[in-house]
Amino acid sequence: MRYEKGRKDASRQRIMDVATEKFRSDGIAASGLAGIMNAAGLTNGAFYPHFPSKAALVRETLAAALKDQSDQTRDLLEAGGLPLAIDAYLSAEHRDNPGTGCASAALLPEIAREPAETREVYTEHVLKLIRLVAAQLPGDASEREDVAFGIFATLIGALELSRAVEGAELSDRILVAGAAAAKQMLAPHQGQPAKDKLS
Amino acid sequence: MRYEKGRKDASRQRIMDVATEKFRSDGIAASGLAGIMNAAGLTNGAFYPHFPSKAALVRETLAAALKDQSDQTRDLLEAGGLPLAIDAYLSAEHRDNPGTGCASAALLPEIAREPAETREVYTEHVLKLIRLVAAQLPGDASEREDVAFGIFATLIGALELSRAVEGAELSDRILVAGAAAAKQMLAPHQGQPAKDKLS
DNA sequence: TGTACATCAGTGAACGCGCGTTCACTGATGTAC
DNA sequence: TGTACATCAGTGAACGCGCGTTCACTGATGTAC
Repeated sequence: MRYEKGRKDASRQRIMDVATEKFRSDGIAASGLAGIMNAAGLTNGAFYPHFPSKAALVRETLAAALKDQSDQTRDLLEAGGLPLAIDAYLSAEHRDNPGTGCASAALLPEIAREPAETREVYTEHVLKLIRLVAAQLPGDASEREDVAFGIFATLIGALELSRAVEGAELSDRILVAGAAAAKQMLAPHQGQPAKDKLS
Repeated sequence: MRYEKGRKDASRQRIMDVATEKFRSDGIAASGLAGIMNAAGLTNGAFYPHFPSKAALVRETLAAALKDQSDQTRDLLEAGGLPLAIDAYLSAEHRDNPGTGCASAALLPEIAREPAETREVYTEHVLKLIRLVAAQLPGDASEREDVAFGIFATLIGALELSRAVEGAELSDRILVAGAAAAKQMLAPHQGQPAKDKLS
């Protein structure tokens, strides 16, 4: 072979790394293959020995980003449970770095427009994340997953809103309001945990 | 003038109507001006007597879609309060028709990548919607708006998730779970309204 | 009332550019003898 | 151990196409006289 062993794997990994970040910061449709390959230190044509199409790259990067998010979430849950995970998700740091953050918050409407094959990959991986969150909740399996969906929806919506609005103050406020709303779902049968505890 | 009076206004309105729908169903970046103009029954070049740029069209359509949403929401709130508005938002009908639905759920990540001018327009209009929701809630003004942000975030996230996942059953379930989560925020100091009412 | 003319919404081709994908080619390597 | 050769990751130009935008032009209308 022309290049040393392991070089192809390394190139492929560089393409993946660049793409997972670029898709999340700029969007899928707005990220061109030429730009991705250039950032990976390669030329246009070198893409196709690695991936059969852009759609395939999208599928693989989506899976990789969600797997990463599951791993990080597992660590956060072990360290401080759902309250910590919620605060980390709705942090200014996460808001200001979409490229390394939640693929769902960065790409959901675009994912919804992708072909079924891509959405299947997304569904499979997002369910793992939901189950990770659900495991922290009380109630039976189905009930817990429903609450986990509610929490995740709130986090995604709040992060997206905080990124879209103009004005740092308002953006910060949305993060705080979103975290409060999400935490309120943690013990739904007992009312609000903080402040006037009993009605 | 070459064409009868009022024709320009009618053409402009047709461009706006087509664009507000197309942006929401296909995304902003993925919607070309040629396609929009063609659907409006005009040719490429006729765009520029109406709008100075695509960015200007995006701004105007965003404002129009959000104004529309405010009007519809006002009607729903008058008819059945927040519970009705929540059910309408997280309905299968809304999920399956993004082109005529919530611009936030269809476009938020894309809006976040738009220039400040566009995000200002978005912010201004989304605040009106938030205040409409906040007016239905208990507490002081700032507290109510925070809860309204929490509710809206939950609705947006749940609708986006329901559109992105593969599988009708799962998608329906997300809508129901999102509605339950949102409704739980309506009377936050009193615990969950339905089922085991007292802890 | 009749005619000449200015107006300007809309036409349609073209601008330069980037898109995803294809393809003939290169050349350092690992392998076979 | 030394040499010939097959391999194939990567190159870089080209494919057809659609993008946002520009522009010379058209021609039915409203207006001015």
